[in-house]
Amino acid sequence: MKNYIKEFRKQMHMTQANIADLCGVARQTINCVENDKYDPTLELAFKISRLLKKNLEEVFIYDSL
Amino acid sequence: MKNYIKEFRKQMHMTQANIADLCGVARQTINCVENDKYDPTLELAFKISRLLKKNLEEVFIYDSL
DNA sequence: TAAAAATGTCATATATATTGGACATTTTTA
DNA sequence: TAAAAATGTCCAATATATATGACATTTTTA
Repeated sequence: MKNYIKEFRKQMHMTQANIADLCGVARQTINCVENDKYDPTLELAFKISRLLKKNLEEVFIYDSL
Repeated sequence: MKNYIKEFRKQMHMTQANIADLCGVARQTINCVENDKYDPTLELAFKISRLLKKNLEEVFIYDSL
């Protein structure tokens, strides 16, 4: 699983803390998701994607196999 | 959060147990996700969607607000 | 219409996502 | 070029997704 959170986040001039606040989670959570430390909840993945004004599958890339 | 797992699953003549086996999770897990008992992991949501040959956002509908 | 398969559900246990606090390092800003 | 902000990381605690086993009910099939 790959993601483009950092890239899209910077395009929007947002910080990890901004995203975290707006998603209602801790800053560490966004940091860990961004750096593939763990697999987020589907709802959190949707929240992040919406904040970045992207479709979920543009932000998170699932490589089957 | 709404999902169309049951509908797409029946279209493919698959059972909850089939999906579970192919996803590598327990049958109860698929049952709970299908019935909105809890929020699946992003990776599991992707696996289910791929098995149903659909995009994730066709299977899981996130209603913001 | 009885048997078999599929589903819903419950209880307990485990794995892991998420939290909160704290601090070091890196990046940005004044 | 120093101060401030942002990021990465660690630890311990908590919340919740997932597992396992078992059984009742519903749906499908022979």
